[in-house]
Amino acid sequence: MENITLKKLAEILELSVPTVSRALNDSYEISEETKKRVRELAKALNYQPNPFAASLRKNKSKTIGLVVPEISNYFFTQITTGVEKVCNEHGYHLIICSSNESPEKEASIIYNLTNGKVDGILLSTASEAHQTEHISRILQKKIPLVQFDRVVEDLPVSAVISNDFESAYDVTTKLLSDGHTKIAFLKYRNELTNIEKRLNGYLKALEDNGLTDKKLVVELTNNEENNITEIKRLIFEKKPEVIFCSVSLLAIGTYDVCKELGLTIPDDVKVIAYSNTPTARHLNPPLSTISKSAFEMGVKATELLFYQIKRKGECEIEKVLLGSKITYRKSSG
Amino acid sequence: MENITLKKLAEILELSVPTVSRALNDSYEISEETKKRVRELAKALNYQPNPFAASLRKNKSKTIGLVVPEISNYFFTQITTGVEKVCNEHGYHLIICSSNESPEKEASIIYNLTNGKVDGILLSTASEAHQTEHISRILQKKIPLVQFDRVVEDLPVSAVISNDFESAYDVTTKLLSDGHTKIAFLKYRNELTNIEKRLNGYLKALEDNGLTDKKLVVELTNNEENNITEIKRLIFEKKPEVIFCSVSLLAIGTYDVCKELGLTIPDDVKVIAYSNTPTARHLNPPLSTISKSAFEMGVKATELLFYQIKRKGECEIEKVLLGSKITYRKSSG
DNA sequence: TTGTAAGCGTTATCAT
DNA sequence: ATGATAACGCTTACAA
Repeated sequence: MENITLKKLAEILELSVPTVSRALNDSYEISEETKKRVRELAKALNYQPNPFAASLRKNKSKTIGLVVPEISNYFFTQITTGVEKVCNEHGYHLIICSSNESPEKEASIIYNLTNGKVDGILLSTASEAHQTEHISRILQKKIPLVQFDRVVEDLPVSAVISNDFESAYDVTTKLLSDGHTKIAFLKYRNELTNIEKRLNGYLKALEDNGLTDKKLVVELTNNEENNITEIKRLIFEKKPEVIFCSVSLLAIGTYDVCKELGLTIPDDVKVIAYSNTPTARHLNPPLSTISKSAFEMGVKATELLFYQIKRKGECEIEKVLLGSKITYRKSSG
Repeated sequence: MENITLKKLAEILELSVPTVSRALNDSYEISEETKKRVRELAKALNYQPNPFAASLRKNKSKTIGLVVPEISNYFFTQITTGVEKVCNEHGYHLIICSSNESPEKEASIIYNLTNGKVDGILLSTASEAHQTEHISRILQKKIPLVQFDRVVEDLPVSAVISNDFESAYDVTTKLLSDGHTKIAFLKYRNELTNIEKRLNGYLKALEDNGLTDKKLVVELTNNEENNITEIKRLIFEKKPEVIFCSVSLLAIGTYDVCKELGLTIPDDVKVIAYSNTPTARHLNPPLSTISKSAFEMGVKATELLFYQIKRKGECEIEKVLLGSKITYRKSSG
């Protein structure tokens, strides 16, 4: 049994192919009677339209492309869930691509997605500093694009980001008002603008409290061993009261170091971190976190994208700033 | 500037469309000279083939579909990473779909994927008991299929699963040989065959040690509150020496209960669990785990799938059994 | 309300 | 080595 096509249906029903097509697309020009016959046969024979033929003809794919830096990262999977939900609601399909934090892979994915396969792109960039050529390419091809979370700034592109500056400012201010003045900030990779903003929020809070000289910033990377060494050095040399981690990975490192050195959190040192991991509350002690609503971010970004798709790009650029949730748990005292 | 097509290239180069097509596909019939000219222009004009036209004509999409029950589950994201890697190596694209543990959604996804959009399907089923009609549909349409991790058994389909019976048997035997006889098994949802196998491994180990009467099985669900109640009841009424959790969620529940009751793990009760979460070693105390190599499972399943795709289905069915890694940490004493 | 013809951008077949 | 023609399955414009 070969594939059922419109032609087959048309032959059986003794109708023309366009009539069958229109009937299945519920066109107003077709009589109810015919529609009924067509639909029944289509159902009986399990007809499925060939998506390639339709896309080729209509020059639309009913698919959107989601590009994330990492697929096994809880934050991004939460985003994906939100994106998926909205796509489903619009009857769109989703192609998920991971750049694995590689700008080259990211560029090649984008190159690949700009061949017409998708009607729109959602992008969160790889962390390494990188070119924006591939992004220009999307714009040039007039493919709707929305950036989220990790964005290249100053581009004429809609974006959804979180209030990193504000949340870091708020946390730092709170810690200062609690009487802690020796707050160390663990910075992670400097290419990400949102981590830069967190750092700036921290610095601004110190400045606003006349404590700029208390600035204590440690630059860390994804080299775990090296991080451990640096965190130890920080603790020995500076004896910070609080360690403020710009990403959750560094909180784990800090916990490991404290355990090794026999330090108790929060008695000997307090810890607070940017983190979206659900296990934060199960750590020992439960970790205070600043988390973003990833699901909401996915939803919002996708909605912006569909807005563009529906308007065929004839709409203004929107930059959405989402709030963060600060959860104080035992680790920060 | 409109889209570059073969026709455009052909016009500029004063060649026919098929010649340009063949040149770009590196056909042996085309002179090096021509190939060079074509390739250069294509590159200069940034030509990208229209994938829909090619797929329509070739009746192949160079895409495979991955269906997972949950996208924000570390285990499945690890699998996805493995799948992605192999797909990339073969120059294939990947569409990731999540059934969100819903058999209906799963069926609709499969229905949707069987319209020719993908050249092969990788499937891990939703946990609820469900029909297999949609799976038959895949087979009927002769679309290559490989099941992984959560499989519908007794189907003529290649599959990659893990040795759940054996690992549960081994762990239980080890616990018994350590002198613990009161081992409680926390079962999670009974529709999943792999959890059934874990249970059976546990039971068989008891039986082989003549301890069938020591059987202590608690049925739990995804209702966290209820689970907490049941775990408390278990501890009060049966005072188990070890709690063996069939999934990691139940380990978290057990930890919560112990904390609430002021019980110390592993002194008051030991815990071991099936879990792939990377935070297991950061829990308090570090959790003993039985983990599967998810990445490897993804790779293996995808390789089986490509084997089928290349052979156009003319190949025998393979069932692959992967080993598990048992890591004893502090929680089990 | 239905049918005819043309076209979307490729690739396959058959000529030359 | 290259070209002419048809075909993949669908939708749209126009005709009837």
